[in-house]
Amino acid sequence: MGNTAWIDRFQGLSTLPAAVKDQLVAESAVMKVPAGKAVFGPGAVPDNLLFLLKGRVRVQQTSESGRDIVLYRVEAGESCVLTTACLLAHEPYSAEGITETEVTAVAIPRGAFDRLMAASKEFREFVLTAYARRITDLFRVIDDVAFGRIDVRLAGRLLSLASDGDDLATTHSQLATELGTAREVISRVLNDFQKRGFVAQSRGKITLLDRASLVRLAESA
Amino acid sequence: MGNTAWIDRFQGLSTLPAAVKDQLVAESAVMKVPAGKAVFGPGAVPDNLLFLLKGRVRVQQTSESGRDIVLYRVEAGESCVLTTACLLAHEPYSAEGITETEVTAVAIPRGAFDRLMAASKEFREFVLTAYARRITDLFRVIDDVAFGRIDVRLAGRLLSLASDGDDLATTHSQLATELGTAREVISRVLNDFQKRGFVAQSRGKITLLDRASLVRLAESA
DNA sequence: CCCGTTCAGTGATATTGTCACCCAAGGGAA
DNA sequence: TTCCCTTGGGTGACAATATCACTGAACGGG
Repeated sequence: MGNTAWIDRFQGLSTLPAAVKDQLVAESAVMKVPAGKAVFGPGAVPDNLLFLLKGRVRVQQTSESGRDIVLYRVEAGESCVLTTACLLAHEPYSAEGITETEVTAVAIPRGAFDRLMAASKEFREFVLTAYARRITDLFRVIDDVAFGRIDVRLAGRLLSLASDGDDLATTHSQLATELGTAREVISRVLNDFQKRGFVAQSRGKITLLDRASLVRLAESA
Repeated sequence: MGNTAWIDRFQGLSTLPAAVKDQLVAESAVMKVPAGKAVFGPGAVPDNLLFLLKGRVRVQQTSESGRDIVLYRVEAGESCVLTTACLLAHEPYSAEGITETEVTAVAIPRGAFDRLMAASKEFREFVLTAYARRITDLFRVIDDVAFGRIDVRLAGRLLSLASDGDDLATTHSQLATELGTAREVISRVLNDFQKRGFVAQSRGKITLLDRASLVRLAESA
């Protein structure tokens, strides 16, 4: 069973009544998943709601043509609520979730989820708030893809992917998936960034040299 | 107060226990909105959950640059659940809902919504299912915008907008908003469609001449 | 060291978006 | 009616992205 204090690490859950917390802890199970595994997706429907204690999950969609785009990320302290809805609704869920790091998560089963929804106003608010955040994420993706310039978008991604340190180990293909574009496009824009002195590149690695310029570019939305 | 039977017109609500139905009816108010009005949006946050009895609401987003894209439509028998979440979460909600026809809706206030969520498993399922549908809608939009060809997308829109009859009264600009593209692009594609005999055009009006070809094009995703 | 795989570069071409205009159709006011 | 004035739509030139068809370089395992 393990940790009984994990609940308080979720913003919005700490105010749950003690009885509800106990119930939640009793019915949930802590699990570990290695990096690079699909935690859900077409053909791998979980029937648990996952709370991420540690690690990060990337949620992306694959189009019919085989190309991918990253929709959002679930970080530690967040919950992967969208799966819940699609799960309950038995909708064909075209997105998949992939662990980017080793992930520690608490799984609460469907029944417990429903009971919590019934019992606790705070839990309902937690869930709906989590939804709202995801949905605004999706709105942002739509806006970016429909109206954004790729150089601006790429600058933004580089900055957020390299939040710790100036190096990031990633390939042009992976960055193309981030933005839902083609590898060649990324290559060209990165070469442009390099010429302008914003970044340095080597195989599978990008180093940010001039964050300020990238920030300026990223904010010229 | 009016109709007490509206609940049964919502798939998923008809199985609600009688007591819950009564409560719902008692706390809700039927309202009418003329066509072309914004029912929610930045600066116009409702604190009701709306159930559409009649009419249609178009939900669209306006980018910083002023361009629009249609996200989805809420039809009679559906509920505009996404607003709820954003409403509860006090998230800045960048989308707006506009009535496309005269709309008759039932508004249930926030407090009643929350009580229903607590009281009824069926209601919870209704809400979460509605969410799931919207979210898959949004996923589809992202996929289309990121990877779809505009001629294909336009063919699809023409077909779905002209579901009753072969004429549709719309402008090139409106169609551009539908797909999140520019008016000139729509003009060119429509002229191409016209040359190929798929449609006929006059000012503010498009007539579908060859649905079969449009369907074929729309399905060559 | 060879070989297969992954990563990245590039030119040519197609598609889509942007800009700067144009003109025509319709509607209201005098 | 005539004059505007607004709205809808056409178009050419050009910019930004996407696609295709390659190329070779870098790395890893046998």
